[in-house]
Amino acid sequence: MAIVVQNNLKWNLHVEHIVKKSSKRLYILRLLKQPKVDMKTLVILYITVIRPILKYACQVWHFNIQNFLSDDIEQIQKHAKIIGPNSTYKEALEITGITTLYDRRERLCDEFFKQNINDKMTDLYPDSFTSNYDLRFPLQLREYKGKQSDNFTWFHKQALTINKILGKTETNFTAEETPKEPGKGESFLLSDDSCIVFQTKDANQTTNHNNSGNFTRSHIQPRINNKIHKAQKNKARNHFARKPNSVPCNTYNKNFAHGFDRVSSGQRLKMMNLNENKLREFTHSNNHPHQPANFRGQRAHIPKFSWRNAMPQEQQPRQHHKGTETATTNISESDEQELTEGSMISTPLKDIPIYPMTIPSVSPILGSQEDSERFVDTDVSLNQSSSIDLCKGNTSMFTDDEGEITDDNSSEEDISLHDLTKSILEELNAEQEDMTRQSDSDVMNEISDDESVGLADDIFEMVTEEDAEHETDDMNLQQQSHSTTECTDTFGPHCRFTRGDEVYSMKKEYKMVKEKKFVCSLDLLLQIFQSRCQTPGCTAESQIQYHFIGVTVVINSVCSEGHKYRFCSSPQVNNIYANNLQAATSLMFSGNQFSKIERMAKFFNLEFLSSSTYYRFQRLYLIPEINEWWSGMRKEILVEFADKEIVVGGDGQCDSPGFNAKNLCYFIMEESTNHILDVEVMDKRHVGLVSTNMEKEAVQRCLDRLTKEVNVGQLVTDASTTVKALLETRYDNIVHSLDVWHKAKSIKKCLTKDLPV
DNA sequence: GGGAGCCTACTCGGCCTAAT
DNA sequence: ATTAGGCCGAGTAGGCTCCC
Repeated sequence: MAIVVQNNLKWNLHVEHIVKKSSKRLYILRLLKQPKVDMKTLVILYITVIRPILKYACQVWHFNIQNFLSDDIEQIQKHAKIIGPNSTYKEALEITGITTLYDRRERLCDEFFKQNINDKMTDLYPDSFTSNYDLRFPLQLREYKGKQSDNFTWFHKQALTINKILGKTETNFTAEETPKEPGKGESFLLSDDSCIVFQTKDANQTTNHNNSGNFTRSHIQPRINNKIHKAQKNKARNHFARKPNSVPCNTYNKNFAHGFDRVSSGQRLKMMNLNENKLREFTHSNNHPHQPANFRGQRAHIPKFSWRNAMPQEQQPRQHHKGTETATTNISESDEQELTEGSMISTPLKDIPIYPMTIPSVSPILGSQEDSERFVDTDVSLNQSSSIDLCKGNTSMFTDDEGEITDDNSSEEDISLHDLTKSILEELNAEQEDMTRQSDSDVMNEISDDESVGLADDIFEMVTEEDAEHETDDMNLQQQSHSTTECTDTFGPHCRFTRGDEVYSMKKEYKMVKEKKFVCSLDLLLQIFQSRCQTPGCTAESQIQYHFIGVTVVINSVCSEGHKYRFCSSPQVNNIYANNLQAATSLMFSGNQFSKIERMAKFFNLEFLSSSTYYRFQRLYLIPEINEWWSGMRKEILVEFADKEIVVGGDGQCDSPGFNAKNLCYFIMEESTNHILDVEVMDKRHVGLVSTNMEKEAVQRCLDRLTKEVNVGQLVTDASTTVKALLETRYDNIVHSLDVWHKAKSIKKCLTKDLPV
């Protein structure tokens, strides 16, 4: 008897071993069948001689073998044929009273577990936990459905938790209840220095992946975890900075110029005369609460040095692994106790991201104070103003706090967009007049002549003095009459009131985008800074250090005279390197996959964005921006058909190679102008994993939206029976027609195959 | 069934800077 | 000088589909 353990922790060899061994012993049974030994004896022999081999130490390997290995083992028992060659396996089991080997292993494992569950050694086992993620159906949004008062209580306590970690004794949170709007739910603002803004969800609002931007508990928990992590990090840092035996902070700053954090962990320990063991002893004494793994409920482990662990134990907040916490759970007394003790709940219920169509108060690319002030005048930030005020230091709508501030008042946003573009156009017109009068204006002087021509060409053609007047008049007319116009397609079919004009007015931003970029060898660049100091008049050699941040390189040089110089290969806006953002934007808009471009960069030895950063940019900036653009353009398009009865065509496309039908993009197109009026992106998980229902659901969503805004008289689709049924039952006032192309295609197919139509 | 490939979401620590 | 917090990359876990 032995167990064969492989270095990859698979059990193929062990199973192979026991199958081989038991097969040999099956030969004994075969010999005993010939002299007609009775069945009872054969069964006893099998149970005592052969079966023990097949189940030996199964508690170790049973749950880790694959099905085909399990089948191989079962095959031995099948081949035993104890009751005769003509009986089936099932009959043999019933007659002999033997269970399948699989069932027996299950039972043995179960018994083993029950025997050991109360064993003294239980303390040595890792803590059990239940994942709070719905891993199989992550797109099913699970809300926190507590009462409004419960929501408030929960949010408030979370805020208090952070307050406590921050060391604030006074509970200076203020809860403000915003005015109730019908159908909008209630919003609670809990604010203090940590700037937490929560919105509760309307109890009557149906669960939908793309409805309002209200937050559920699952949205907020990761942010709170992050907040707490930051608070703990700072707490630990400040503690060590004040530690009596440690080197004073002045020394750190003197030695390392930029402060405490720039010193590596090893250096810090060395300077503090601490070693890692002492530190662990300090941070994890016997009385210390059990150290959790991390917020995601992973297994506990011996922690390496980190600032979190370096916190003194009396200041460490208790952290708990909670069991399964369904979204419908109200706050229990235990929750309340934990929360008031300054702990956190590790319950980031996984759900789908919500990308509300919001209008940022400031361009996420260029969020300068100057632009911010100008936009406030245009009433863009109507609904976000209060929230933005609470986000101290962030002028951009989309911060790394994951765009928590949202608003579902789409109608007001659309109006805001319209007002915004109008005001920008007016400003643009005035500026254009100035430009034609003063060709050497200050702004354009910042850009070279060639660049300025190229800049204007991409938005709309550079105008002469005569054309400028003509163009200006045209624009004014267009604003009133909404007639079609001839302009470039750079920004879509309707470029009159789009962000293209806004971009044009933002020359700094546009300059960043249009600036030439090129590939440069690092060594050649470093030579420039290494050979001589960048300070005028100083010719001393410099010591340089550099590091990459995405596609950006930062070079710090210090010459022997002490002159410091910092070079950054990318402009910075709102603490974001513009080139990094533009690289992510270009990648996404080119329709490529990140991994492909990353691979190209790897082959080229080209510094590139990390996947985390790319997807963060995508989530925080790019997708909201696309939503904004589409929202604005769609509104402009629909205005043209406001008073008409229109005929629209609809069809869907499965968005994946091989037509796996996981995703469906459904388009609604106006028949006379070929303008896309609506788009719906469906995921199979939105319709209970039944992909055939996606088209029907998409049509329903599109029509629900469209019929509120325009008069849809006729819908042309392919011959989908589900869509046909939908139109008959739900939209009986809309004529449903079948697409001729689809019909012709099917007829042709039938004819070529010589089949009846 | 398992691996490859792509994507999403999160934690954590280093780097850096704005605010006080 | 101190404090607090954002940005970023590295790492981790997992979902989903296709292909072999």
